[in-house]
This record gives sequence, structure tokens and C-alpha cells, in this order.
Amino acid sequence: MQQVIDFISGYIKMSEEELHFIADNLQFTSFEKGEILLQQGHILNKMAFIIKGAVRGYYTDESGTEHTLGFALENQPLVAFDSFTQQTPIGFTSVALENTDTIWISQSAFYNFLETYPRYEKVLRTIISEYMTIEGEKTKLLRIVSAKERYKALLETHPELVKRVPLKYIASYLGMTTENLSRVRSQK
Amino acid sequence: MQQVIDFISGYIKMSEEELHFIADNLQFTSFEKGEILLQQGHILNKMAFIIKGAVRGYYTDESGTEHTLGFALENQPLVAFDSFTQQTPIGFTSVALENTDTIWISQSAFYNFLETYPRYEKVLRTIISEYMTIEGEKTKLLRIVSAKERYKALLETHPELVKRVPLKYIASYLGMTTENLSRVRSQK
DNA sequence: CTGTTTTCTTGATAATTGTCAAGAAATACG
DNA sequence: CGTATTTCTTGACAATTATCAAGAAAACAG
Repeated sequence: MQQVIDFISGYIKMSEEELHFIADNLQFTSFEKGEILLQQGHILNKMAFIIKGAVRGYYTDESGTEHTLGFALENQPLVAFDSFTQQTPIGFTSVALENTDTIWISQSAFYNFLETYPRYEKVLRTIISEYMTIEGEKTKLLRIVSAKERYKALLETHPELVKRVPLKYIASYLGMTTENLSRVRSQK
Repeated sequence: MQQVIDFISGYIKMSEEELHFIADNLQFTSFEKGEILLQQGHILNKMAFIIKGAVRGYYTDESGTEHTLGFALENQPLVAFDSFTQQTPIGFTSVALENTDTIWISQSAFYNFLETYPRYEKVLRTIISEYMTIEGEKTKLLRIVSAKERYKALLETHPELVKRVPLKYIASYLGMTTENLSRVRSQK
């Protein structure tokens, strides 16, 4: 709970009232390794914040192949903002890589909060724009043509992921086979 | 001008007052083919809407190689939302592929509008979330492993781009060499 | 319309990556 | 602690893609 408050406080000084509003509208849920937090195709009426653990996001294409889109660790929000806002099906599945603790807020409580305390509109815009910067960096990393350089770039920017996440998911994230990642790693 | 109004009106019924506010704060600019609309590294204090023409977005990596990130055509906004919001350097350059007409709004006018007519916060969130959906689709397309399938997918989802944009930029966008795209095209 | 520049295609070859298969290493679990 | 399962590595080979080079086609400018 404190972690959510800390996260928001990084953007704005919260009043007691706002703090209570948030505290009263959060719900705690634990997931065991392998359990699914968000399911591709479902409609999303809540958003999450990861307290502890790690999560992998992937989508399954028509041929049934999984493509890892990203990872989320503790102290990060876990949202499909487009699905949440437009009430359209989520484009990916989120599964726990480890036992993971999360806190959730419902869509109605979220919008209620925004309407009651409109100064958080600006905070939300900032968070979204930061998210876009990160996504932009991810896209750029994926456009590195050589598999070796792509891995090297990830290792430099997110060493914690490479340590913590099974290599086969790192390979899938980087758009290469597990075998190729294994070889590329042994080269340097 | 009417095109901007039409774009916004697709999301909300605008009042006369709002309409005038917008009309009074827009500035028209034309770009010749090859001219730069947004420059990687600059700080952005305005956002654009494309009235006519086509624009290519790319970033230049450390080795000097250009990577095409996307295209924008008429009736589409042209913004680096993260840079605009956080006042950080833009992560890409936008260059006109054709003679292009644009309309611009300054950051101050934009925020002024949002504060004066807060119901547009929701409109903005919707536009942003739609943008995220599109970016998500782009990411998924890029993760298709085979060059041939990647091209086929783009041809199916955005045939207008393939017709209108020089192939070498399509190749760069799809993460392959021009030569390979040429070969892949001739196969089917 | 004509020369010039840019874009696109094609060929030959090398490098990278994927695929299939099997075994080693690490991790999970009773 | 020992067995089962999952993850990771390695090898051989095939397929895909990049690179370099040259010429054809198209677009552009005067």
C-alpha cells in the first residue's frame, strides 16, 4: 500500500483526503508463479500496481506462437491503458513469472478519483508520457538488426531483467530463438 | 482548419466558444518535400495536425543509421507526446515525404484550452489510448519474424502506405534492406 | 523533352539466424 | 535428498537475409 502512495508521491504532494480516497479503494491480490493477471481478449475494468514479483506480457498470434512484449517488476503499474480507456479487448496476456503481489483499483474508483481531484489529470498525463518514452526506447531496441547487438543493448539498459527472467522469454522478447540467444551470449 | 474541427468533433460535440478558441490559436505552415517538421533532440513546444501531405518519422542511431519509425498522413496529429509533456528532447525526426500542409497549436494554448474546457481531458485520454492501440499493432507487426510475412501484413493493414511511400522507407520501417524487400515483393 | 538524379531490381556471395535433435545444467518438488 | 521437470547449451544443416555491385526504371528539373 505504501508503495502505491510512494509511487504517486513521486509526481505530486498528496493531501490526507486524497490519500484516504486511494487507500479506501485498493484491493490486494496475490498470484502464484504461472497464474494469469490479465488475459488477452478480455475487457479490463481495473488496473494494477505490482507490489512484489515479476510479470511477463505476451500475445499469441494466429498460428499460436507467443510473442513476449515486455516485463513488469515491483513498483510498476500494470495496465492496458487503451483497453482500460476504450473498453476494448486487451491485446496481451500477463502471467506471473514469480509469486507476485498486486494492488488493484477499479475503473469507476479511478475515474471517480480523477473527477474529484482533477489536478491528478496532469499527473496522469505525465505518467502516460513517461510510459511512452519507455515504449519508444523499447521500439528502438527492437530495431537493432543484429541479434548480438540487440542482446547487448538489453543487457546494458536492463541487466536486472536478464538476471531475473528465464532466457527463453528474453529471447522471445528480443525476437530471436532461444538457441540463437544462447549462442550470442557465449560469444562475448 | 475545418479538418481539425472535424477530427475533434469525431470525439465530442464542440460548442461555438470552444470552436473559436481553437480557431484563434492555430497557425498554418507549409513544408516542401524534404523539409523537416520535427528535429530529433529538440524540445517541443507545439503540436501539429497534418492537413495535406505525408511525413516520415525516423531516428538516427549512434552509428548514423536511420531507422524509420512510422508515417503520418493527412488528418492525423503529429506529436511527440512524451517530449511535449515532459519538455524532454524529441526522440525522432519528422521529414516531409511530399509537400505537406500543417496546422500547429502552441503548448501554452493547448494547456490553456484544457484548463478552460476540462471536459476535453477525457477526449485527450481517448485519443492517447487510441494512439497506444495503434502503436501496439505496429509492435506486433514488427515481431513477425519472416520479412515476407511482415511485408504482407503491412500490405494488408496499410496498402495506402505501400503505394504512397518510397519502398526504401517501407523497407527501413519493416527492419529489412531495400534489396530484400524488393525480392520479397517479387515472390508473390 | 532530355539529361540528371533517385529509386528499384537483380545477381553473386557471405554472414546470420532458424530448425531439429540431443544432452547438460539448473530448478522444482515430494 | 533424490527424482522429475524445465531451462539452457551445443552441433549439424538449411533457410533467410545482408552486403556489394551494377544496371534498369522511374521521377524530377530545367
